[in-house]
Amino acid sequence: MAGSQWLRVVDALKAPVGSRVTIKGWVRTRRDSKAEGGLSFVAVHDGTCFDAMQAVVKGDIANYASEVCKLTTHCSVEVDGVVSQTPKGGNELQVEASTGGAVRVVGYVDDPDTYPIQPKPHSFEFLREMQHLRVRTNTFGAVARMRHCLSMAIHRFYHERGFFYVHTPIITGSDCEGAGNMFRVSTLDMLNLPRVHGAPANAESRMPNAAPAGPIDFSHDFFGKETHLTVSGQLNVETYCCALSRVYTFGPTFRAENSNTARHLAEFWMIEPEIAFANLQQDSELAEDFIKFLINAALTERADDMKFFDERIEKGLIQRLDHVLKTPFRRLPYTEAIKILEQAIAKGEKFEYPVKWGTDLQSEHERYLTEKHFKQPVILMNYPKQIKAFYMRLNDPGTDGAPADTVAAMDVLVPGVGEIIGGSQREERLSVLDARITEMGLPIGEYWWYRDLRRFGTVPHAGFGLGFERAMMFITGMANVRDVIPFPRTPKNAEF
RNA sequence: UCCCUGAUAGCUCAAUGGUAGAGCGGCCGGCUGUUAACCGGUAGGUUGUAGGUUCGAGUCCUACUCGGGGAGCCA
Repeated sequence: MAGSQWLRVVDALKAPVGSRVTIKGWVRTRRDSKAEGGLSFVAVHDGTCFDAMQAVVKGDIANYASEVCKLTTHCSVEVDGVVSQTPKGGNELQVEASTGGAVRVVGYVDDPDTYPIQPKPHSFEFLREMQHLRVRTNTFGAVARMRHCLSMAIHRFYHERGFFYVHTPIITGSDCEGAGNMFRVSTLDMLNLPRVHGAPANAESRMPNAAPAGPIDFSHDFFGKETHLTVSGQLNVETYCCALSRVYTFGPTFRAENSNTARHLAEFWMIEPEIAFANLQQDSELAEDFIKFLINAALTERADDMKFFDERIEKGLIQRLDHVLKTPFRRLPYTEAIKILEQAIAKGEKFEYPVKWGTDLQSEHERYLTEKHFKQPVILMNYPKQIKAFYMRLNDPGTDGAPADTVAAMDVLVPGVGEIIGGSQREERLSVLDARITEMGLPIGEYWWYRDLRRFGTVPHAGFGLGFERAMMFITGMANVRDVIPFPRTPKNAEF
């Protein structure tokens, strides 16, 4: 209508009473009344905030009976009206002919009796099969806005602290990043693979039922060598750390593990900061500040969505996060954690797996520490070297009274989610690094550029990886990692 | 990958081995400044797939597919 301004719903809900506005979005619900010659309440939602805006449509507009009364959930509309206040105090939109009100239907919903998304609670399992439509629901709209909010907060946190954002490669020629099975990247014809001439037949490299053949000749592949999707940007980002001092990556990573749990994805996003001239203690302080910064951003910038998560997804969520904000994280040597668990067993606590110095803690042990014993986030530090990666810095013998060698590694454990961050101080001494690589039977030649960092102006440095989706779960209370990423990739699932 | 468990209307779920039902949603009508509205009517089904047992299978058995819970691996 003349003089009407198109506002997003988030703005229209705050517009001055009496202003003439247009909103554009999707119908959430429609309720009709025959009073006053026809009256319909149409809730319109455009995703810009949690709430929908109610349009009160009078029966005197031209297309009232022919179109407005046929609107069903998720029809798209443009609505012109005058902002007024509901009896309860919020804004709504009065749509009547006398003030030039109008409803224009942009798109109807075909076959509304089988349209799967209804204005009622759906199971997340069902919505997972409707990934292209589920974002239209309250929950997934809130999750999407929260993902954006936290993504921006991540960049802001590091930018404000002088970190540089580094784009590490998605395709990697290094098959020894050391964090799990990798997806192969190849342009070779899988039905006609090039073979190394004259090489003896090798059972492992032979296709089932294929004629005997030599190993695959990857020199014919796109990059002239074997390549994979990255499992971590860490080794690459360390190179930039050793020149720019403070850097971070934030990008997708890939694990070809057959993991079927509520906490694992084949494609997920990870934040990996790396700081030069820093030790494990400083690394853990960065991790704690980082998590608290994200919680604060969520609570202050998306109060509407957080209120919803608190009421409908996890009761007491906001209180839990407030507690995390106010409480210093508990730092604890691995060796100390083992003692606490042994004492717990002595007092009658039952675990499925044994507790023994030198073995990795099981989920149940981590849960006991963070949920029952300390009831707060816990940072475990200085793990036995035999259960950790080659690049972690070897501690001095006897650190924390440990019975054997430890490395400067840390895991941040949070109640509900478990391990959310894994990090370490990196081994900056070439001779010690080489000894570790050799000891673990890794191909030292592959690490030539990583070792160069220790040959040319080496510095102590440290970093960690935060699984973005795990942070999302921790902050929204959503229980399944598949529901905090738009299009989850898991074993046997890549439909969308 | 292992253990447990499940798959019935668009959705959430019932149905002793014996004629497949309800609520919500859709459609039609009534009522109502409503907001998970309410009342009446109505349409809607190859019971996940493939076999088997049985006079008879949604129900029992086998395999497979997919979902959920737990575990391992990890972020």
